[in-house]
Amino acid sequence: MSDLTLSLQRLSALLELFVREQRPLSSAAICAALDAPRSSVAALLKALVQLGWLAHDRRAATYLPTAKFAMLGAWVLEGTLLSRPLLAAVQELQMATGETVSLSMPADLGLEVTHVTGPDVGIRLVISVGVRLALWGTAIGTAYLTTLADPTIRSMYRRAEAGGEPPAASLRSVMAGVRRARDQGGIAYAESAVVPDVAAVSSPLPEGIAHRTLVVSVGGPASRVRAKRAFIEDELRAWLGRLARTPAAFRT
Amino acid sequence: MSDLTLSLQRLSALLELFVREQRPLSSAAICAALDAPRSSVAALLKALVQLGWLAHDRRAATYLPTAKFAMLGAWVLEGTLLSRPLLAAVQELQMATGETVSLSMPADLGLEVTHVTGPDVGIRLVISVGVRLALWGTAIGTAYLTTLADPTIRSMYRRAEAGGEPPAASLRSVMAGVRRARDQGGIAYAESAVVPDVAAVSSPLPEGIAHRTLVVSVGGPASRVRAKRAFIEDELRAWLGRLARTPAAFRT
DNA sequence: ATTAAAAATCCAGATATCTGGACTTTATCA
DNA sequence: TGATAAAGTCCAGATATCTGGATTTTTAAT
Repeated sequence: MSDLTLSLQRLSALLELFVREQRPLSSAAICAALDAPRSSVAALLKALVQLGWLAHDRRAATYLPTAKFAMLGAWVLEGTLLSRPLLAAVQELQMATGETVSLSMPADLGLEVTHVTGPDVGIRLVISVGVRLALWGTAIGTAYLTTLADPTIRSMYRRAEAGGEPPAASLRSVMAGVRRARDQGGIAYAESAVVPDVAAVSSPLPEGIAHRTLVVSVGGPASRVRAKRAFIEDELRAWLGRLARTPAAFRT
Repeated sequence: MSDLTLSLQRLSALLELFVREQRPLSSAAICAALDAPRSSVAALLKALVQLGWLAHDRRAATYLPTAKFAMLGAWVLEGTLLSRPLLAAVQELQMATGETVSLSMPADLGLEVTHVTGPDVGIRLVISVGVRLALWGTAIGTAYLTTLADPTIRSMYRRAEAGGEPPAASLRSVMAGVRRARDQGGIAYAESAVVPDVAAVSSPLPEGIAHRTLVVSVGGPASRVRAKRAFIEDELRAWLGRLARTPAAFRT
């Protein structure tokens, strides 16, 4: 199950170390943090400097990831995978509902949060870009599953069972949720499925907007979202209607 | 000279391929682009999916970098290495001068552009974050060198000579430029050193603002910048004075 | 200029990765 | 549902990487 090569594991650990520290680090500090031999770490650092992923400061003897490295991933987060008009539309939905709105894309057996916007002040759902959410029993997952054929859903569920992380909901209840959401035109609702006391209203976006299916989700404190659930669903439906009318305008 | 391990070279080539394509790619397309055997590419892709750097779409049989991967570098570009107040101050300098303003950090034997802001419309200098500029003979490089001791500069010049890329300016003229800039309090001026018909006024920032020396540069079309050089230098001096008065306010 | 401490380099044995080719699985079409 | 083409998996030999320890280089303080 683990095909992770040694150098990749170390590279990943190194980059995550920098994410945590967010400052230049000495080779000694890196050795300690990665628990790896000096000479191996030195070779890795040298290679990364040659690639231009790390900048080496000889005087302070420290390393720091470069902007060049950052640019390797930056395009994923804005403007290219997700168009400006789409992000603006998400912002509008956020204003209209007063709750946190997120966009997610399928990633293996889950959904990855790709964009988030929410109220600037007050009690609200906070969730970071990059977080992976489960497909099973969540509003967002159910909304995504409505876009798939039932046999596909079943085979994905089997793979999820086999792959270590056991689904939090039974296949029976998942399929029931999907059927319910399909009756609502794809809109799914769930409470406390991702985290306690959070409720969300989710739906897949019309096809043809991005390279992969996108799922929009309006989430917040369970009591508040529950109270205005019908309102949120109406706003979401109207919003989806606008996207469906001119999908080209929101396409990447 | 080349310590680049095979997997790192391939990983780098893969990520740069995605930067160019900015869309999901099939394993076959990746094999072709990297000119690598199927089984090797398959192993690399599998490992990257396990790491969570790539998302695999089984139905389309395509791969795409994830937001999680993007987040590994995102912190480099905003808010953490460079504080919000500092970025706001750069924006002010941009407005005051009407030219493109950039921040750069030392990276090995060069300076890497870390932040850029310029006029929204009209003729102006365009330069991308992540680009590396030479130290020798450029305004930005000269400004940086003023912060170093002369023997250090000389040894860096020797290393630059040895390391493949021969400096575009003689050590003699570099040192003369540094001396001139030191007389101006660190402010350096150069024309057509980086690219033809571009002139720039640069200066190191006061110490203690970031983990590494930062260099600010005001650049634009040579004729225009030459005409208002004194004005730009005055604005820059005033701006630097504000930073020097309350460096803590701009610190990361 | 000299010295001391730290970091970077070098090397060859030990070990893990990479490759080519045959096989298995998967998704989609009729 | 069954056929088919593509993608993914597996394996063992060939090859490259990783490691520990000694050496050299570099930096900064005396």
